Amino acid sequence: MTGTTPPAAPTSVELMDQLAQAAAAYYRSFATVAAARGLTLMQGKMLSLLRRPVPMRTLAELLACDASNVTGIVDRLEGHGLVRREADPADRRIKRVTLTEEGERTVREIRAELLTTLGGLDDLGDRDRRTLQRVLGRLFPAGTD
Amino acid sequence: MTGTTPPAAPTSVELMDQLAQAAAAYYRSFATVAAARGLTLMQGKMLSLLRRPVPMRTLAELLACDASNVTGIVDRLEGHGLVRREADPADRRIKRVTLTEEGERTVREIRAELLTTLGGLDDLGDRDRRTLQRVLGRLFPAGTD
DNA sequence: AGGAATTACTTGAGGTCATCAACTATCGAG
DNA sequence: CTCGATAGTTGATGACCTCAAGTAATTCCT
Repeated sequence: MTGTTPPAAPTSVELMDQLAQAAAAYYRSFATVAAARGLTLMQGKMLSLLRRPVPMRTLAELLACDASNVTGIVDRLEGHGLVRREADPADRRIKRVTLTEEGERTVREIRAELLTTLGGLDDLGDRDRRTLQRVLGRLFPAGTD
Repeated sequence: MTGTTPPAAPTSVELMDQLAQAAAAYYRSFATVAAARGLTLMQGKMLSLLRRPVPMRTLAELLACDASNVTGIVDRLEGHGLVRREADPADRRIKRVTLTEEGERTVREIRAELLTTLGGLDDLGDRDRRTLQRVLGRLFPAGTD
């Protein structure tokens, strides 16, 4: 007993459970924020991918789902007037999904409200920020499956 | 220029995006692990809540969904032979959902495989473990909505 | 150049998830 | 003992998700 280790460092299993809890809470917040605008989680997720026009195929890859699934989600977003399909002049097979002005506004609102919900973020110090970024980046490298 | 701050600390917005990426990657891994056993994400999630018999109502609260939704998911898990409904002798309205032996085995396998997928966890040092636990606990307090 | 393989997207079928409204059965309080 | 609340189910409806099949446009290949 050294007397200097008040809380033991959490085990990998405990961290895994905490990650599960965090992921669930994150998506619950996201779904709530999206629902406040009449959108589902997936619709909100797709919207937030559209910082620039994106081909349907690319969306399917980003969301790790079937292309036919994207068709339906874009249909519904288009029905809400948040998104537009525009032809790619260079390759007429491709349809690029683009935000309408209302879509851009909605994305900004969703992101702003989500940031508010994750209020704790602003309270983090530089050291914690760096650690969080580094650890998450290592645990979930881009393109994890 | 002090010359001693190579990477600037990430902003709250950057951290939010990283959390989004991490949450998505976590669930993709979970879904893949569950699918390897013929289960969906929600079925796997519910299974992993059953460390002990749990009333349907409680499951609905834990998953933050309607009670009628739980009925269907438990139906399917029961169909797979992973779960059993047993009556609560003290209150005959209540049905407690219990893992079968095969269900317990499946939960163990899922958790073990998920831990393998999150291989980076084992490489974390004590300091990072503590930081991760503290920060996630602060960002996503139990019962966040 | 011209036919074959590839790629982008859509459609339709079938299953899971999710919520709501209505219903049954049981419990608990007055 | 009746009334109100609670636990669970059912049925309707819509979103998500995958697969198989189909159309249109592009690219490859000889």
